[in-house]
Amino acid sequence: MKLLRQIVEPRLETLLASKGIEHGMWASALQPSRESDQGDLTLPCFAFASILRQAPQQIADTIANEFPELDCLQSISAVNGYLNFKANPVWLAQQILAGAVHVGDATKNSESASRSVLIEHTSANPNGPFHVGRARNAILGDTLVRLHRLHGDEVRAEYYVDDMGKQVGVLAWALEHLSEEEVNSLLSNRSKPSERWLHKEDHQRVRWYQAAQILRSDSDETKKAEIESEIGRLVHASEHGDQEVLQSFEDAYSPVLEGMLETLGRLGISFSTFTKESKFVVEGTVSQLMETLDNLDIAGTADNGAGYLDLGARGLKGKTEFFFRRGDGSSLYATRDVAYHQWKWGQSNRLINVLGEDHKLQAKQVGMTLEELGSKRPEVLFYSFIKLPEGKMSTRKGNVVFMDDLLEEAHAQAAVVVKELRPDYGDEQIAAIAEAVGTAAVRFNIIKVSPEKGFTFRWEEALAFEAGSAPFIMYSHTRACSISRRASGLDQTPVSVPDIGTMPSGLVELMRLMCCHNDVLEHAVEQQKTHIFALHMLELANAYNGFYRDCHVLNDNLVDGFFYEISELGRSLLRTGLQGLGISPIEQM
RNA sequence: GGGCGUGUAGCACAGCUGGAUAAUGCAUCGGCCUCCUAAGCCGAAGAUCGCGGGUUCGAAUCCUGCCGCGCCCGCCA
Repeated sequence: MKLLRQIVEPRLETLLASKGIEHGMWASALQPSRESDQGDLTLPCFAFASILRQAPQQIADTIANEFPELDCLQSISAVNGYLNFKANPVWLAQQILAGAVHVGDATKNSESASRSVLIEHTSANPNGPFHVGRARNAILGDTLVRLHRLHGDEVRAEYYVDDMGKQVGVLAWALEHLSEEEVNSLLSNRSKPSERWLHKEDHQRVRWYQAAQILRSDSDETKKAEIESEIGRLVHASEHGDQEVLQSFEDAYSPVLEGMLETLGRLGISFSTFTKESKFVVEGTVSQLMETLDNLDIAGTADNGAGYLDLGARGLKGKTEFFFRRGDGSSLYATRDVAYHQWKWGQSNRLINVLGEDHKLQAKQVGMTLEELGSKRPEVLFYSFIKLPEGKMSTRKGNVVFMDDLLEEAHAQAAVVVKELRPDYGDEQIAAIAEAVGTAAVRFNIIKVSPEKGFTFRWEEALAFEAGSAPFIMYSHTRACSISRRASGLDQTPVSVPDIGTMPSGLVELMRLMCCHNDVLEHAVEQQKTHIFALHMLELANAYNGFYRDCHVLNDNLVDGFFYEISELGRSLLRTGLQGLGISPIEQM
């Protein structure tokens, strides 16, 4: 709790300095209490024992006794060698009424000024519909974007379009060479595409891609060689900036990308800018880069003329050669990525990438190369892949859960629940609530776990609507909205902070969490840990429910002024927090 | 084989810049709708923190050796 810390820390510094203990040795030890009934801030005194030659408990006792009395503190206690500072609920209430908890712009609560951030996420190959495996990137990335914005940062959300690789090459080749009949016959033993998505090009064109992949692996050798050489010619041409080929690629993938973006839009995910990979080839920055790399002292050349950097000389373990140029002189994906990052550093002074764990080595190589060139490394948020209970997902093999299907299913299941719980709602209202709840449940299911953890997608978990899920938070918000609606126009008692003895636990707990709200947001944004904020939102909702239980805002058509203020702040924090998680803060459900 | 990550109640998951009785949800068992929406609230039970060593006043957290799982180790993207 920063609010409290700002007051307590300087006093503590003076007091401890008089005993010969410097600020530096305990500043990081002063932290939020683990048990909330013990206090709000805790200082372990064990480390002082050897300096003062006293038992930790004795030291804690002494400090507790000598610490000045402050309005902000309800109590200072010394337990088992820990010094616990407990905030005075009356003071918390006064802080809240005075507007100390800023909603929607935590930077007002922090010394760090507003910064500009460029967050690149998703950047999926536009070769087929979005599936759940890819979704972790998009949901994680978009949540990061939203939380940074909530924090007050200026954020640019960027999608790097892979418009010249083999994947797009295969798609373009297939669209040109395969008829619908051929595709259907090649895919005849696979499950038919859903009728529902006939209008979406991503679902249509992926079949050409899959059919081509079958031909590439199952044809006879002559046919295989013929296909490979044709695709190779296209890819090669694209890598040399051939405008005609690049245009044919774009014609092939654009409708797919559009379909993918439509799906993402349903999840509330959108981008500020799209940057095409080919840009750096066409503009010549990649070839300039390769020349520069050639002149580095760790550069080497293979027998066939291929260029590489010996990153082992800079401490990279395992495979030490990082190839940036093929024998034929063309660039590689990673080379273009280096050029892309150099360009990105010209766009923003903080770069964050969201990448799958399979990109770890590549990201390291790119990062080291950037440093070799005098640039900085971007910050990277890695995540583990989402698996199905049956195994890994793959667009090529076709064993995927499409995001479109998941969202339909989420909507349908949510609709069943709404209908059951609110039989008086009309169809339109049910549909609107089901859409918000369904998409929220899907997002939250992914956001609430830490990204490096392996994740197995299970329907029953994604669509759980109980405590610990997005609808739990949404529900608390609707309670606050309901109170807000009912209170408007009614008479109100004067807003005054109640006596400390009359404050129920539900009220105190909520006020405490409110006063930590922006601390948590700042922490989440600085550490790129979206799940910390997601879990905090669950706690906030839980605390609001406790307040709702203990404190009645409305009593016989008279509004309690103070409770109303608390409820309204709760409503704002819940609303903006939900938006920060990409969840639609509906007012009724 | 090498590199990176991960292993916490039946299941899922938080805590990991060392600190108090390891937090939370699901499932299980019990209680609460004449009272602002019960998608809620209150309570009970459930954990050799993968296994073995080490460092420390103190280890789920740091070091080390095993074991399981995941990802990577292309002049692919």
